[in-house]
Amino acid sequence: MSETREAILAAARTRAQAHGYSGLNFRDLAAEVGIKSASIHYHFPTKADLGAALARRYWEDSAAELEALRGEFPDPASALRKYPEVFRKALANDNRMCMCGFMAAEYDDLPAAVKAEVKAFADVHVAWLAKVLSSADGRADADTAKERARAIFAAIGGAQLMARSRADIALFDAIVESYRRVGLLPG
Amino acid sequence: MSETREAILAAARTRAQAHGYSGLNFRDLAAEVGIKSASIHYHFPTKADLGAALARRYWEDSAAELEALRGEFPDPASALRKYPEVFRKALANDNRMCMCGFMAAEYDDLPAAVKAEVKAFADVHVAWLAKVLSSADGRADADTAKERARAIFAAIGGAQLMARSRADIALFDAIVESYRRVGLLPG
DNA sequence: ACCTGAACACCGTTCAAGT
DNA sequence: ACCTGAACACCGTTCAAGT
Repeated sequence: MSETREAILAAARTRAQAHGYSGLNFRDLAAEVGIKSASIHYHFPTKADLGAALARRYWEDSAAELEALRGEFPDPASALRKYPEVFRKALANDNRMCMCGFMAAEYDDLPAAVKAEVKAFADVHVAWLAKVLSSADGRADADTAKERARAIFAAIGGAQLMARSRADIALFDAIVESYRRVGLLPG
Repeated sequence: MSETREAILAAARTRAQAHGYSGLNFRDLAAEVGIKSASIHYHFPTKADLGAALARRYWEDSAAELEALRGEFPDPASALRKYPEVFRKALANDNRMCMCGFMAAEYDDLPAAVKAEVKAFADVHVAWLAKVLSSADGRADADTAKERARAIFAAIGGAQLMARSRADIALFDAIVESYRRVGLLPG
């Protein structure tokens, strides 16, 4: 609710998408928000608290975005076709990446509360993909859809990671096209 | 050549596979090697020098490993079938990941010299995959093989990242199986 | 309720000094 | 040739103090 708290979360999000959890630092963050480093601790007692709130907000927003996508494209095949766009946006925004993808790499150094939210992000995406896949193919059972959903989620995340490492969004597009050609994603 | 230098590189490798480039710190590294933090600078003037040497050694070793795999499995389909094992090993080693995959996420904070070596790592893998894919399928032209190679590299990297975020090597195996089922990887 | 300055132990880095 | 202690500006964190 607090405006400052929201400003901190917003600034931290773009920073974490570029520098990860370990790359977040209170002094730069505070400077961007217009307060002092020590003041952040009033809103988030520790960096772990900030990280957990940040990751939770991230998957909540992502869940809402996916639901909106589903609403905009009721046809399952169309929704699936648009799915990679969600990851593409981060790259288009100054070669940023999915915050939770970054945090997946940082797993060893993540506080337990942050780990849990990162897991929730993946769960949200896999659940959404599985649901859409199921409605696209009535024959597929739930386990098959979930397995396929995890493969898609992992593959798109990998494409984003590779494209980021070359700051080449066209590479992301090319890899997604390859996924479509091979049948991992609907054409 | 220097024994200390080699010990630094070896210790830095396992650390970077778990904590990334930003997670490397001279004091812990020095303690593991048995010298003082300041002494590392004799062998690597800056952290950027260490990072570049580390990433270069990493792709050189990886290239040798892939060539050995090719030698052990002259049949292209068998070599491709064994490829995911290279990434699986890192997860089996205390849930570590590909150092260059981690560094791909850290792209924004990487010195230019390190970025170049991370790119070289991807190039080595894509070139190897493209070569093996071409010999597996004589009809495929070079561009098609390279495109497919990039898709495989990205997808396997993504599977590793997702499995790491849950410390679940069985998830990696399951995703790889999905890739096989869909035809991204040979069965 | 919200913010701050000052202090703490930690980082990479430098450098003069050791052997 | 190789290593070290001490110092520097930087981190997250704490806390007493402000409004």
